[in-house]
Amino acid sequence: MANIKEIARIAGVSVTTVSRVLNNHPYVKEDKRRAVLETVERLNYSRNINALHLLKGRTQIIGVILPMINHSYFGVMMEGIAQEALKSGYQLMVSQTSYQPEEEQRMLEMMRNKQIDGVIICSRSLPLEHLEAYNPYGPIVLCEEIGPRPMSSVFLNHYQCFQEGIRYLWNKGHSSIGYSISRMEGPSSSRRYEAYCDMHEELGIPVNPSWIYDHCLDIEDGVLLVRRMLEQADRPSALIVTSGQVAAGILLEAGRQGLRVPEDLALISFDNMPISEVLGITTMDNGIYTMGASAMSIADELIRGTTSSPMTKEIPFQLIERSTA
Amino acid sequence: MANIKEIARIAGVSVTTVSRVLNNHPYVKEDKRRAVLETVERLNYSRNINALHLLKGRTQIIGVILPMINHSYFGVMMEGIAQEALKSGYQLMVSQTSYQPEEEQRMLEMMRNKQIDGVIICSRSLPLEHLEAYNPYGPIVLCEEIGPRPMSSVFLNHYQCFQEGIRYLWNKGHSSIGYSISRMEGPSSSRRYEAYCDMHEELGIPVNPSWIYDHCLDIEDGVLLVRRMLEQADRPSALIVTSGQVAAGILLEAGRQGLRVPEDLALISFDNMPISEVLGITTMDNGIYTMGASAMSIADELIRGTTSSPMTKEIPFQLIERSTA
DNA sequence: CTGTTAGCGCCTTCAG
DNA sequence: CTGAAGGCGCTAACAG
Repeated sequence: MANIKEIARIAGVSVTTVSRVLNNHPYVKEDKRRAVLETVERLNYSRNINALHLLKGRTQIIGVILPMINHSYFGVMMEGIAQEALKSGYQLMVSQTSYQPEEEQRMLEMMRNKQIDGVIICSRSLPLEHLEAYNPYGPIVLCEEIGPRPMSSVFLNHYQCFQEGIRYLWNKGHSSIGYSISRMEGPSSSRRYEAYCDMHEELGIPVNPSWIYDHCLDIEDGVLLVRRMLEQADRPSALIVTSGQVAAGILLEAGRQGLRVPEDLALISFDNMPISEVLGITTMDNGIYTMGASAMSIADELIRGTTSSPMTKEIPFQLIERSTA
Repeated sequence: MANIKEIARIAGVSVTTVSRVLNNHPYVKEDKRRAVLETVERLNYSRNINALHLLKGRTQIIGVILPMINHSYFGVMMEGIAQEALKSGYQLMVSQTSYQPEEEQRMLEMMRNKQIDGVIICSRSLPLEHLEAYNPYGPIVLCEEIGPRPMSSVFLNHYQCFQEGIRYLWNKGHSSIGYSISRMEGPSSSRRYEAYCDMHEELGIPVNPSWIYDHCLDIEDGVLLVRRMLEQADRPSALIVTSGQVAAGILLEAGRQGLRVPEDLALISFDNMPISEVLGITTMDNGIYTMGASAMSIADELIRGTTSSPMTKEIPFQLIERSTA
């Protein structure tokens, strides 16, 4: 309610002095400082942050674009982002896009409007060229490999990661290998598909497209995957799946249908959730928490101007052997 | 970059005219309008929203306080909030608090600072009295029953809901009934505990505190619950659990341990997630999506001043019979 | 050490 | 139909 002018009037000083006290500047006589503080207290004054935003041209808010928040993959990534944001003093503005381009655009526009200082894109559907147009307005950090583009990115080498998964299964004696993904169109999915094909060529085994299961995100999708699979005449003996949740769903339904894991069906999951550890699921830890944290810290550096050119960071992955493969 | 003054200068009109065009006011000659629009286009102008925020004293942003985002219960609630926010033109600022009071407070302070117009509290650890102090700064909508307090709330009758669950199990022949919760201290947990005790008294069966399983949120917790339970000499024959995820975890581990559901262990879950449907889990649909949506719409009404006094809304629940109880 | 003053970018009376 | 001017609340030179 009250503003700085009123505080000044009542405390019998100038607005500058009030501002100085509020911002802990030195050179304010102790009695004036106390008078100000007391008035602030008495009037229950609180400063209007919007005035600051306008004045500074910055808001200390980062926008986060992700398709869905209610999914462990992005949930964990968010956790990493949030953790780092807290450390470096940013607020987060999250937009759950469901992959709707208009929603992604809306957040980008917020950056143009100076409502947010930068954007982290966990997953997108807008084309890269389109994003680039927003480059002048603030840093854009993508969580994917984007090649030689003038934007920052934090990424996992999906190709290598997937290759290693397949090789591991092959070494365990599997030659009928399938996998699940969350959506066919995503950039990481195509990278995986390449790895899948290349590895099969290298190992001299045929690729079977009907062993690629789309739309797998959560437990229920794992359950449904098993049901789908059991209807197939020709079935894979091993699967690489999208997440610990999906793996759990598979395990659950496999149990009900009398499929033994890993004897009848081997499983590698692609993240390292608590559930994977509890259930002993062999996992490719793809460091998504780190990915989120790195994205945020890059955004911070870019905003603070420590670095001006786009930054790139590859996140390491690691296979954790447990008992499902 | 460019501001309204520059547009005015270049287009050869006054700032007022520019503002009028930008806000679709009538009474602007067509040629001036066009000149402005063209300049806006050419300079790639975009207005600074912070100036508006300052001027209007409102931001069209709602703060959402929730302990964790990466959990289906709050995920679904968020979905409801987000859906409604989109409809009424609000942005959302989410704070993942992990139940840390300082984080909750931080968001409340943002309201005081005029950074957000209102707050929706999905779950909290700050005491109600404390929240009330922020009443003058904007509407606070809680997602719980708060009794006669000057704040708005959307809630489920946990007592009745739980009672009905127990009665259902009792009618199915169970007299050893346990349940899981997410955290012992929460207000809804105490309501459930009351219902649990009262029902047991009514039915003349003894209460067994060791059948109350704390910290159950996700699949892995369901798995661990079964392991914990199997170590107990005296075991419940039926469980009411926190979520579809927990139920799935129980089902999974029960299968591995040779426990049949519902013969050896009956199950009711407390929400209605996709997983519950896919797995045929008997569920108490507690309408959390609706809860989120209602909370947002109440916040909107309060902000727009349609209503000034706090509002209260009870969300209905409904038992969905499937095959686990 | 302290106060005056000029904006940050925009909208909105109030006079033409 | 259009423009000048004031002000939203705050900070940061710039003078004392």
